[in-house]
Amino acid sequence: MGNKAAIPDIVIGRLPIYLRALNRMIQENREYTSSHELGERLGISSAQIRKDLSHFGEFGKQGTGYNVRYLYEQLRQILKVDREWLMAVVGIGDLGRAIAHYRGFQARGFRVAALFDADPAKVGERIGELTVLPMSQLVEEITRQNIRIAMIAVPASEAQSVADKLVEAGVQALLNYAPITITVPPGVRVQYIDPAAHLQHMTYYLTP
Amino acid sequence: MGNKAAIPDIVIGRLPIYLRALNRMIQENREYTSSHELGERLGISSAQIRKDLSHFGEFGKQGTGYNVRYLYEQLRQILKVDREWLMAVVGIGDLGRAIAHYRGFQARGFRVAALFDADPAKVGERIGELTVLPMSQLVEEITRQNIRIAMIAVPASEAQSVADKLVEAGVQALLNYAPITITVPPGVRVQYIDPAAHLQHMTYYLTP
DNA sequence: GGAGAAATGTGAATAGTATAACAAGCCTAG
DNA sequence: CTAGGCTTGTTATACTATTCACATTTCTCC
Ligand SMILES: NC(=O)c1ccc[n+]([C@@H]2O[C@H](COP(=O)([O-])OP(=O)(O)OC[C@H]3O[C@@H](n4cnc5c(N)ncnc54)[C@H](O)[C@@H]3O)[C@@H](O)[C@H]2O)c1
Ligand SMILES: NC(=O)c1ccc[n+]([C@@H]2O[C@H](COP(=O)([O-])OP(=O)(O)OC[C@H]3O[C@@H](n4cnc5c(N)ncnc54)[C@H](O)[C@@H]3O)[C@@H](O)[C@H]2O)c1
Repeated sequence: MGNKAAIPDIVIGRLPIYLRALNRMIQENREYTSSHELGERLGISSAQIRKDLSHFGEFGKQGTGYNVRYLYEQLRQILKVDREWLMAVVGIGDLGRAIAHYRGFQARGFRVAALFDADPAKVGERIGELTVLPMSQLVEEITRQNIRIAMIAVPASEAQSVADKLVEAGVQALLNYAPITITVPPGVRVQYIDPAAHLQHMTYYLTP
Repeated sequence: MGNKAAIPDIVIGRLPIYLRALNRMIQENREYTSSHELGERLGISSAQIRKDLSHFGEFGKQGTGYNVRYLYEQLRQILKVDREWLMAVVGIGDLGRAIAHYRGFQARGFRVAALFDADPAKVGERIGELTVLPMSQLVEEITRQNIRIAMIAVPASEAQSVADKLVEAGVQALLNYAPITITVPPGVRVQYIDPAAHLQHMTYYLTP
């Protein structure tokens, strides 16, 4: 765990998938698993799983495999989701609302803690325990709660300026649902969700 | 374009991103662009963009760059999104509803053409021009409209069985929003959308 | 208690990707 | 018309990722 830079980013990207599978195995009351079984479930070679995990330590036992719960906890620690991260959602349209309602983040280390929208008609609306706040309160509220992650669910034309505001407020990780690549200063992470891009990736392989 | 297998899948995965950027440039009335400019916008090296495109032909002109509209149309053809693909959505909860309402698919080659849910309380509900249908009508309706793409927005526990039904009905491409890896027969493509996985990828890099 | 089966972790070998670098072509300006 | 500055497509090089293969350990079962 010492030298972060030494671990390939692509390996980090697979850990959440392992975590997802392990979580499922816990629900199924499975006590032990193997790289082979995990690989089978995930469509990944067992060698890759062993190699990925070996970057962080020795979690398994020869002849036995991995203790599901132990490996789960180790990966949670590695990914730093053995705690709860607060998140802001900006843009409370159809998608932002679905995200705000979504109960699935909690079990994976996250909680939506603030909602923002530029539309005065939406400001003040209550969703679950939260009230939609105006953009003018963004910096204050994000600072107050020490929120470090935000999800962007505004139209593409607004995404860059919203990202700029969030970064200014101190947010360090952005999950952008708008179909546009945004630019952020070094030190800020961005990930993208673009279903249409995934669909287009698949249509390439479909016969006309 | 002859030998499909020769083009790396990772290259195909970047084409939608290029398309997205080109679309934006069209909106900005830009007539020409260069691999350098595109790379700048997307955070990708210009060499990579040139190399990716060179798999499919020679779209640019030395000294000038790429005609934005021409390259856009070429990529649309390559990805087969110069037409409209019909899609089904299964699971009309918060997320399924947002997807069904979403107007952004149209411009990128897709249209939601059928909605399904297992809950009798949701069946019959109208969303836009569509009525939510019961699962019992899935095969019939997908066959009737010759739908070949589906989006899965049911709970994780249901995703595999829903995928099985869809494949049985003839669907060849699945976009799965449920946080679980699903197994499909060869010839069927699957892509995943898992925001929590993206978030966990980013928290790894955040300081505690 | 020992044989055999199963599974890990890892170094070596293979495969795949990305970057660098440049010849060749195109455009503009004077 | 030509010089100079750009930009492509591509070949060569460097880098990264995946798979292979095996020594080693553990467990089970007779
Ligand atoms: N709905 C989907 O299923 C879906 C799917 C894929 C991608 N997306 C993308 O997600 C984003 C949101 O989609 P949607 O369907 O919810 O759109 P929407 O139009 O319903 O909602 C957008 C919301 O953002 C708010 N907004 C606009 N400008 C803002 C600004 N500058 N600051 C703060 N808030 C602002 C609007 O008031 C509105 O509430 C879009 O970029 C869309 O392309 C949506
Ligand atoms: N809402 C979000 O923002 C969000 C974000 C990420 C992932 N997801 C995932 O997307 C999926 C849907 O999320 P949601 O928030 O819309 O959940 P939801 O519970 O609101 O909706 C699920 C819908 O699926 C239907 N359904 C259940 N079993 C079914 C079956 N066997 N066949 C057909 N329909 C069935 C239910 O009737 C319900 O309408 C979940 O897997 C969730 O984890 C949602």
